[in-house]
Order: sequence, then C-alpha cells, then structure tokens
Amino acid sequence: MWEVRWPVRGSHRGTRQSELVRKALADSAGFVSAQALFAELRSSGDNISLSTVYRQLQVLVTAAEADVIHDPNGQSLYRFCGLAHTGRKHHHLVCRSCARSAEIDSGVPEEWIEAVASEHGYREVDWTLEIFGICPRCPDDGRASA
Amino acid sequence: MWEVRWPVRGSHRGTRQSELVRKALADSAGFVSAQALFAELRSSGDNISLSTVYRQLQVLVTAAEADVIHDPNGQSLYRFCGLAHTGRKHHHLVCRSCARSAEIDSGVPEEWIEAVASEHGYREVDWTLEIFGICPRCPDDGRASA
DNA sequence: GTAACTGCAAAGCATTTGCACTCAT
DNA sequence: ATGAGTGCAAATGCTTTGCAGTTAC
Repeated sequence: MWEVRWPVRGSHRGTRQSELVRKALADSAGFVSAQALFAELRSSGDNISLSTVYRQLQVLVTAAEADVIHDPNGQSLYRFCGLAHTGRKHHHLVCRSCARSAEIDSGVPEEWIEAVASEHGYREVDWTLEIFGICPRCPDDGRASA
Repeated sequence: MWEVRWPVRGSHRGTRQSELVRKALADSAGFVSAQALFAELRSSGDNISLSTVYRQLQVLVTAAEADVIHDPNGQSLYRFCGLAHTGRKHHHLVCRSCARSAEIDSGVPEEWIEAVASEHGYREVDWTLEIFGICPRCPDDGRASA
C-alpha cells in the first residue's frame, strides 16, 4: 500500500532520537525489549528517554517496519523487519538463549490456519505463531531465556 | 481421564477457594482472564480475593491443568485444559469477541514447524500458535474482547 | 498445633500519558 | 513561527508479595 521511500507518512521529523531507535533496532540480531534497547542506547552514551524509545518503537510498528511478539513473561519484544510490508504473514524462529532469530515465510500454516478457521465459521482471522528453540550457535544449556 | 486427583505437588489443602477457582475455570467456555474469573466469582456471591484467584491459577498452570496465553494487550488468559499432559501440542481458536474457543489438534503446523526448525538447526523447539477471529455466534462488530 | 492458605494493601513491572519545552522544517 | 517530537514524572493496568489472621489436616 505504501511504495514510499520512508515508510511512515504524514509527518516524520527525522530527529536524532528517531534515527537512534531505528538504527539500534536494525542493528539488533534478534528480538529486543524496549527496555533493553533503551539500556543499550544509554550505555552507548546516547541521550534518549525511555518514553521516546517506546514511542518510536510504536511508530516503527505502525509503519510495519518492526514486528512485536510477546515473550512468555508478557513483555514485548521488537524486531526490525524488512518483509512486513509485503503483506505476507511471516513468523520468527527465536533462540531462547541468545534471542537471535530467523525470519521465515509461512505459506503452509497460513493455508492451514485459514482452512481450520473457516471450517469453524470464524471470521476476521488473525494469528500469531511464535517458535522458540536453541539456535545452532548456542551451547546446550541455554537457560538464559529473555 | 486422569487418575491422580492432584497432578503435581506434595501438599494441597483443598480449600473452599481453591475449589472455587478450579471449578470456575473448568466451567468457562473459553479463555478467561484472572480479573474476569474474579469478577465472575464475586458476582456469584462467592467470597474470594483477587490474589487468591491469581495464586490458584498459578497452581493450576504449574500442575498442567490449565493453559495460559497472552492476548495482544499483554494480559494473561487461562483455560482449563485436560489435554496438556498428553504431550501432544494443541492450539486454540479464540473468539476476539466472546472469548469462546475451540481446541484444535494440529498435525499440519506441527510437522511444518519441526521441519523448518531443524532446517535452521534449532533444537529443543517449542512454539505457541494463537488464532483469533470472530466466532459464528458473535455479531460483526465484536470489540467486546474479554 | 502448625504450616499452608487467605485477604488486604502495598509493591512491582512494563508501558502509557500529561504537559511544558525543544527543535526540525 | 509552529507543531511534531522529547523528556520527565506521574499515572495505568495487570500481576505479585509481605504480613497478619484463618483454617484444613
């Protein structure tokens, strides 16, 4: 729907902070919490407030430049995402240990889900699929869960 | 279905309140929030505190007698679940409007997920799939989400 | 009798919001 | 100039916890 260069329309002011968040998120290998991103920026010497991190994260999510998932403890994890705007649902394979993640396209479950849903008469279907595991680069123990 | 009265645990005291929560959850057609369960019990004239509802819910989850999922807004929804101990993954089709849910077996995504995961070298794979929609008995608008 | 359970209120958490101020345009 | 964006602190909402009183066993 938006073939625009800079995703969010309307009014973007390109502030120092918005770039900071965008860049920090893009640089993250896996999912990050707003708090973690904030801490990271702060320790890098960058000046920014937690509220702004949250606000910018929301902007990115709205602009479909970031994905959100909820970890088992109920906190939100964000990830920069270049595929979201294709309109195609995609999911992530997240490492429980290091939070590294692989983005995966999902034709198979998509079809199945839609079939099952309509079979039960459900409309306006949407879903979230979160896959956790230990990635190949992490040792076996890996209880470092986010 | 299951021979043991109390699935896990050494000492349970079987109080009036613990039965209340267990029963209320078992009687719920779909996923319920702790808050909703509390309100329901209270309006039924039963005397119980919110803390106790939370505590008993945790006991049930630990005992694998209940499932938890997190709705998009981050609150926990519980559901009595007799299948959790079969080892077989199952998922739920949840109505955004009335919270009624259908438990669905999931051979298809299970196979797909495991294939994709091992393809990426991930071990100890686990996942959650939550499907939301408006069920056939609810009107179109349905913003009443529990 | 005694330890687990309960209720209440206070404490956490992650996240959001009100408001005055700043800065990109 | 002007209003979107920012920072701070206070406010939310859900959930957890400390503690004294209660109750099952």
